[in-house]
Amino acid sequence: MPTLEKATEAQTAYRRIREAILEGTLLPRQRLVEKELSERFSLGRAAIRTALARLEQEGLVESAPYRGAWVRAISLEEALEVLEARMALESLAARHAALRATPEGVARLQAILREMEAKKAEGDLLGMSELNALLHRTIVELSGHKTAARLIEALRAQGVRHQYRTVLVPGRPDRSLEEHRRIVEAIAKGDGEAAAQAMAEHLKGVMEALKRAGEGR
Amino acid sequence: MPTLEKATEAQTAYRRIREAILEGTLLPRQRLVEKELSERFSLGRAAIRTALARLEQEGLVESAPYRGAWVRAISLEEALEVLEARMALESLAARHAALRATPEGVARLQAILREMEAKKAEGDLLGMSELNALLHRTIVELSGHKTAARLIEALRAQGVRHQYRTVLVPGRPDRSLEEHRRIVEAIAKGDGEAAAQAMAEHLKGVMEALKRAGEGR
DNA sequence: CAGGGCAATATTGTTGACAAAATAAGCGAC
DNA sequence: GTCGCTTATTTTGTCAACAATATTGCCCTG
Repeated sequence: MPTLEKATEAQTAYRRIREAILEGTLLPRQRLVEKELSERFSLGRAAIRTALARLEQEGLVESAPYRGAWVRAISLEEALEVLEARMALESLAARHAALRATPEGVARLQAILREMEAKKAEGDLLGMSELNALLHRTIVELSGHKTAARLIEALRAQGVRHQYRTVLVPGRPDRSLEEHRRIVEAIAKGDGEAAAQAMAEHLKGVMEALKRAGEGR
Repeated sequence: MPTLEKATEAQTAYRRIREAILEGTLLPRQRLVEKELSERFSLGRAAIRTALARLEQEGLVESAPYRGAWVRAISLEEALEVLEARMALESLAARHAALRATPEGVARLQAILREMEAKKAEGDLLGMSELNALLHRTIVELSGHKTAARLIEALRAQGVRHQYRTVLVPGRPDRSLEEHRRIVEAIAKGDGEAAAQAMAEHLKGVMEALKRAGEGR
């Protein structure tokens, strides 16, 4: 999977289909017909095939024998499960980040935080939620915990279609920003326990917001 | 993947290769040549190929373009990471199990516990560690948390080659049994927090034992 | 016109052959 | 004997054809 040299077709297929699912070009429940994808991306059917197997293992796709594959649709309940699992793993990552982070790493986190504040001032909600994701990814990266990182990345991908909604919950951006501040602060202090706790609180907040947003429609 | 009707070749390939890795027929670092596996299992190369892609996504196999696949070897450090991630996720599962478990479920756990005590009395260490795994799996099942269940299953598979060693650490079986008792007790009482805590303590204990066993050789 | 079976179509699963790349073997120079 | 190069061999990646299964549309019966 480490692939900077010369991407094999299956690898690019994996990346492109994954992107398409994450950005919403391919919608939940949508059928993923091998021939169609093959033509759309100008890749062989075999490549598409193994990419789909990977994506299924990752939880982004479902399939049944002789009936093809489709984008996995995640119910509200499942989205909450995913967030709960993320809570467990990202708390772990935050703890490690607090214990390992270098001054440069902390500076990166603080810079992202400042940008988030700026976006919020502009009322750019989409920009905020992108920076949100970036902050989380950076914390995981600083943690150096590769095992957690892999799992978290898969979970985040599964949740994207639900999560963007939480930003629309009244008062959520403010609270979210405050929660992120506490996380970064704890990491800056090197206080692992506080960082883990703050991360858990934050994701609990996201879960609450999602419940409210989910009921709302 | 739900497949009781008529397994496709890729599915059986996935299962059989996975089993072979878990039971040690295929050893860490061992090359997984497609043609060989194809002949050994009497399955098409395409099936082997997609199975390997799945197993790589799961973390049991590694591969590089045009250089094939091999059984992923997990270092001591990585094994500890895996246990840490399991700690996070299985604590979550234990909490849910405590809140959801029916009397029947609790009875199942207690029965497993009694069998473990029996095996210990016989000095059957291998039997103990199998029951150990069964107890953990049962707790996860009772939790009803499918998301956590999938991740935990993958993590457990990654760790098997290391974990069997911990049973050999002096005094470990006794302590382990006591830790398991506390977990089951908390679940029986319906005390989610205590169950999560007990599970975390238990896996911390496993990590300690593994560190000691790892240094020992 | 509703429902049930039957043929036509679409799609996936499987097989084999070929191309591309990496690995191993052989050879020569020093 | 060893290093470096060139040439086989092995192995993976890709492609196209065929088989197996599911799905759809159609006709027929009542």
